[in-house]
Amino acid sequence: MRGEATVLHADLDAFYASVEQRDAPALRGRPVIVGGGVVLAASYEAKARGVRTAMGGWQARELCPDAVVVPPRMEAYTAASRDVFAIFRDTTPLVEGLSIDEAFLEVGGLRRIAGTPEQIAVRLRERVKTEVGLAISVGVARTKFLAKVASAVSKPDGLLIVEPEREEAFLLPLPVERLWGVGAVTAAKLHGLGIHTVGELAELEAATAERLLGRAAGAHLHALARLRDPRPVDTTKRRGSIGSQRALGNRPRTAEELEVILTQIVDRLARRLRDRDRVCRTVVLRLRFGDYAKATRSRSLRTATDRTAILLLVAQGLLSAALPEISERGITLIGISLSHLGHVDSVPPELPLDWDDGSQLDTVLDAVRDRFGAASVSRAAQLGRDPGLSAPLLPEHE
DNA sequence: TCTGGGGTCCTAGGACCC
DNA sequence: TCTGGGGTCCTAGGACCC
Repeated sequence: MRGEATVLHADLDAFYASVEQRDAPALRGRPVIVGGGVVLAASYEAKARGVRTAMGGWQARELCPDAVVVPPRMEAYTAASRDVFAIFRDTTPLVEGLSIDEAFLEVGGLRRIAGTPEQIAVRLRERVKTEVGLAISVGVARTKFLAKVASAVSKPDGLLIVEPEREEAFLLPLPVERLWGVGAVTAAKLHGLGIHTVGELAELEAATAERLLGRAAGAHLHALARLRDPRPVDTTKRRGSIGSQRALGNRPRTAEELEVILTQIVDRLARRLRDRDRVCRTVVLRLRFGDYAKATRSRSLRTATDRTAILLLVAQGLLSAALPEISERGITLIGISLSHLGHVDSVPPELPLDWDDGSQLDTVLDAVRDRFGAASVSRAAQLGRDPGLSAPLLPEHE
């Protein structure tokens, strides 16, 4: 006995582009591209012409010269997402959000009050269509993985139920690229062994897959290919990191320019932290050099914090240490991730978040000096204390 | 393919501790 | 002075997802 198909994976179709077509009737039926330099989302009319997410805007226009290109409106997408998630949570309390436009819903146990999973899925799709005005595809299966594959196969505007006894017939003939976790690199490795379908991967020994793809990834993908996915719908998941980054083009940048950009990024992230009552313990500086090679530099604090000034000092210290390499190699992107997030209440009260007396600032400066040398500290300290720059950096008492 | 912006998870080496 | 195994944390990098 395998159990029943009670997991829904609900996934909005061409989300950003669909919101644009919903809000501007003139765009309906026409190829729409969201984004400028790069394609953030493409409507199905644009996809039919070969336009893909993450494609350069220049190439996309070549493929589809009559496309309407619109700048992204993140607020509109966030609002639409909120509306759709409200319907999810009205459908079942067991909702696990995966991203702005998709979620898992566990609907087992709702049979008496809400009907079969299929009936629930049909009603969910109707509600999203009539109440939010967007098409959403839904896959229904026994496991999260199969539900996700089912929704992808059903697109656009589809509903696909994989009954437990049909799982092999559904999954095994699919190309390995359909497995959640197989990208270009892994697919190439598998193709090298003559493995092109999920069924062929399932025929390998688990140990062979682990040797080829790494212990965790190999075991995981092999289990998925053999229809094993014990992960339950998890409603308690919380973000482990938040980040923000900016692409810079290819022209040279001065240290001062980079510091201003970094300050804006950190200020924005620290506000997001405080808005969510969260603190972070690790600051990661994200760089992409002139040749587009990527690198990260990180620093962990002893105590988690949500203070802009502290986070900025650490970020500036990381940047200072990286400046020689940046001036040598050039820079095309700079960003910050804040990770090891916790709840603000998890910070012990005897370790104050504020630095009214300056002592914590000095502690941070000491740590930055230890790590990055005196020059980085003077620059960071100056920036942290400069009244002209520090309006958002002063200790905040919300 | 002249390359966004937001994330997750895993690996691996070194430091440090018992 | 040399030698262990095991665990955790930190840092850096990489694959992958939407």
